[in-house]
Amino acid sequence: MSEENNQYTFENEEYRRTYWHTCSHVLAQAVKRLYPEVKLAIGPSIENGFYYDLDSPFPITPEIMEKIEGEMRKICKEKLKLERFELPREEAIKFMEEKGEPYKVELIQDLPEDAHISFYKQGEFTDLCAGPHLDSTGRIKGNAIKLTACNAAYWRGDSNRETLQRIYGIAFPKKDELDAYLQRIEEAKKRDHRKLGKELGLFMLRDEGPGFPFFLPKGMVLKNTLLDYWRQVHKKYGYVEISTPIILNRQLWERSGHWDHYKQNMYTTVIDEEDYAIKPMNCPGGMLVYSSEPHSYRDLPLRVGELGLVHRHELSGALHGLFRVRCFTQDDAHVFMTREQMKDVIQETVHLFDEVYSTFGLSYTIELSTMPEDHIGTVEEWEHNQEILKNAITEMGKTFVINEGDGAFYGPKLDFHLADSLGRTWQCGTIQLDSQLPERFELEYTGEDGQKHRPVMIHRVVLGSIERFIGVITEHFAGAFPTWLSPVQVKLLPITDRAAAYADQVAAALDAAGFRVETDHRNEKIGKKIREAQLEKVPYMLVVGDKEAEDGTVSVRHRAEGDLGVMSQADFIAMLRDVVDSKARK
RNA sequence: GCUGGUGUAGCUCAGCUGGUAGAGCAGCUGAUUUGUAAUCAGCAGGUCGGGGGUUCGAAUCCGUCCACCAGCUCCA
Repeated sequence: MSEENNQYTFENEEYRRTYWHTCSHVLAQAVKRLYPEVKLAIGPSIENGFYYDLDSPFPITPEIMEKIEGEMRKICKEKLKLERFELPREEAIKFMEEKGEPYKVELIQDLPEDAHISFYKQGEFTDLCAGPHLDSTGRIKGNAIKLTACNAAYWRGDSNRETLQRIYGIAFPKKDELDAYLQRIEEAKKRDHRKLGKELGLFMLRDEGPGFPFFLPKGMVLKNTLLDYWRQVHKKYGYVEISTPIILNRQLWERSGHWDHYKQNMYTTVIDEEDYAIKPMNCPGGMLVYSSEPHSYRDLPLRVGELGLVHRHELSGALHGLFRVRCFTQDDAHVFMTREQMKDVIQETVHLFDEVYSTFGLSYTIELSTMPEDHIGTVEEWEHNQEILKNAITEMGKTFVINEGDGAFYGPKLDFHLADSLGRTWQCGTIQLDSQLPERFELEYTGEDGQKHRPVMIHRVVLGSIERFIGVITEHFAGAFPTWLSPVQVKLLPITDRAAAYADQVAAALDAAGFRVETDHRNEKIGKKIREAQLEKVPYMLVVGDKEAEDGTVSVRHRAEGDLGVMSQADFIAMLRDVVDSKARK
């Protein structure tokens, strides 16, 4: 959720949570009044609203949601007191069994021995709940409640268990806040990269290849510009670049552990009766490059980058525009180092991340993902590496949250999440600490002592996937990319045919100066040409007519700043060069 | 993969309870030569996601497959 989306007038964070929690109980009460056969599961307050999971024998349609919403308003008007009471375990179970609520019974059974099992009663409705709650349903403003969606969710988040229906809602202390909120959601949808990608001609997705994006000419300019920038930054940080094959044999993937731990996500093929796999990650190829020649401690840390095209078989339901695809380019790099260098290398990498993200004005949140059940390597090694990651960023004054058990199978990682237009966050950068692959590939370097030693390594991506990153910045800039990134930087708009030749001449001069230019030679009025250039979000429009042709000038219009007046070609080029070279966010 | 929803011209969408498709924009042609967010007119565009079924007759009803959307699960 971006900052401007977070200005609720709730007295404080705790009150907001309590308010939404009570809303979810009013929701449950409304459902039970209308449809007593529905079984209730759980109803928490979440980051941006509340929901209730329930097991309904029929689908919850929009019409049913409206009815429920109406019933909720009634309950608020009734000003029912919420009364808390506790029951001993056996009685609590019996109570819920009598009410015919199997999910509640299961919840109670799983509560720890010493738990206080509390209930809240409001009118005829009683629900298992730890609280806290508002004291009366009358505290909730009935006409500022909106049920926003109904989706499926697994009971207790387990895909092997029952699918429940989850009704989402949002509520505010005032009606106009609800309206403002819904308005903001509508605005945010206009920034959706899938919509903008189509409108701006950046990329497309086709039924012939679900999850495999096509980049169109304008999107390709954007992608290449981004990669140029990436190469420039990495050169500065001492990286070299390699490229490894997309298809490699099964043996290699068995050695790296991917065949055992990641096979269900890999595309495989048979060549000359031998099994091969299309790479889902770049690391094994990188290992082969490292081990192809001897290394000295003097070479470390060795920073090797690769813009690697990887393919992963993702579940069809997980695909999402450019955010979640089955084929993407990782801006990968492996840094090989000694154990003593680990902390410095991690900090250097975080600095690189900060430099890149701040260029785009993006802010991030960090997650530290720890050892998963399915892992290679010892617990001690994992814990040690987790500590190193933790210390490195804590020392830099960064905050993070722990994502228990979500590490890669070969090591713990720091994940950098960026937000989309609706506030959903997507992992982009990651720094993964790995001492397992160097072991499996028997990587070595010769130390100061003349002996062979085993290096450790990090796997890291900054942009993450170029595709996802393009999606994120498309939404971040609402399609109005900064000039240095814009597929078209300047558009020449001749007023009449008489100025056509002059427009071509200016365009040629700009092109020669290294800028991306288009000229609108259509027989249309200037108002229309401007309108369309604005909609294409071209940063600079140059209006040229008889006057400009005569004086050798251009009339400059910026997409956000409007008419900037007439200036000489040289002045315009100098200004443009300054904007582009400084990577200004305009 | 799971649950629900959606799928009509290049794009955005109309098409009520079944009677063989409609608008705006884009495109093409012509007129217009225009000064900071839409000049006018004409023409052309679709086996209504695919393949089945019900029916005298299906864009419309029913099952199935595919894709997309929301969320769950999973992940860069």
